[in-house]
Amino acid sequence: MPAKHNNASRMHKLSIQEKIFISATQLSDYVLVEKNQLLSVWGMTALQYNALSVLYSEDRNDEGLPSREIGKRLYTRVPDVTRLLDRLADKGWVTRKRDAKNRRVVRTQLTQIGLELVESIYMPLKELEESLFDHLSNEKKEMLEVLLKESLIK
Amino acid sequence: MPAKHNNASRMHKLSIQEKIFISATQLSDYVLVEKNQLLSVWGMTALQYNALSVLYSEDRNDEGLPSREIGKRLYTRVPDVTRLLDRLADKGWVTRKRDAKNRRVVRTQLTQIGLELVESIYMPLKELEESLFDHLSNEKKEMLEVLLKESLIK
DNA sequence: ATAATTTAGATGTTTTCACAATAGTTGTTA
DNA sequence: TAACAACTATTGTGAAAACATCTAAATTAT
Repeated sequence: MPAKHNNASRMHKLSIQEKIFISATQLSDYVLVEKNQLLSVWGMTALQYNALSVLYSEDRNDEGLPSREIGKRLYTRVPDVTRLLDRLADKGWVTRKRDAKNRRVVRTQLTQIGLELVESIYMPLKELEESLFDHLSNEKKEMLEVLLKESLIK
Repeated sequence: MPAKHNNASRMHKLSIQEKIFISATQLSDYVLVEKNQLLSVWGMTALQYNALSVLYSEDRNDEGLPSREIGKRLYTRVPDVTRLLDRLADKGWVTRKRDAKNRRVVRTQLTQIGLELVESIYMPLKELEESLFDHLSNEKKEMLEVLLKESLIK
């Protein structure tokens, strides 16, 4: 009796690692889409807000941060920080100047408008994120955070 | 005595939700960059592989999948599935034809080459992912998976 | 049956990403 | 100190993403 054709063999069983990657990606993408939608009100993307908030919280002395420092602190790998900052400068949210001591370095700092923007966006964004996770208990959120952090340590 | 200037006030404390989002994004981006690097050997991106593997495992009867079905199953929101599939067709990995019953629908299916490609990439990719998570115990991986899944249920 | 609505894709356009090559500056070493 | 290497950022370019608009087909309502 000839075997009936089926392609059950074409179902690749997902490994636990693959499942983690998929879920993390879906979660990240889901939150990202929501964030982008909210931020579009200010004509801004989530990546741009990320860069602005790096300046906000890391540029303690308002002396500006080198592009490379900004790039290192963004959540994702961004291969072209220069033009990311170009766009922020075009919008009037940051200014740039050469570092006098090391003329290879360009330091970027928030303008007053950029700073006010970050401050006014902070709360709505926080509320959005809370709403996206409000079905998880605090305990589970803490646990999830710890495990994610651990998965990132290499 | 005048208060010494500092901008401690400019440190936005991260909420637990924000931390989860950041870590999930970093994890996803990290794995994605590695996957893209591996897949570039076959001239392919992670998103393209994602689409091919959707066809591989979901198109059970080789009758092709509608673009919209493919879009729904991708890990991330892709606003332009048409041109994603265009690129796969250009490479000879998929073919497309109109559905006879519902002529709005276009069904995409793997070519033989596309199918073989998915099969030959499966193992190296699995090994890559295992290596990226091998510092986590199985118990923790399982826990992480469960929590991520739960965070996605809305 | 016809008009309006919904659904599935395709297309046009602008913006952004990703990668490689380049320029300018500083550091190292022979 | 001259040559070379390393570092920081910019620029050029083609590919892809994002968003809006449009076409065609099917469904629903009048």
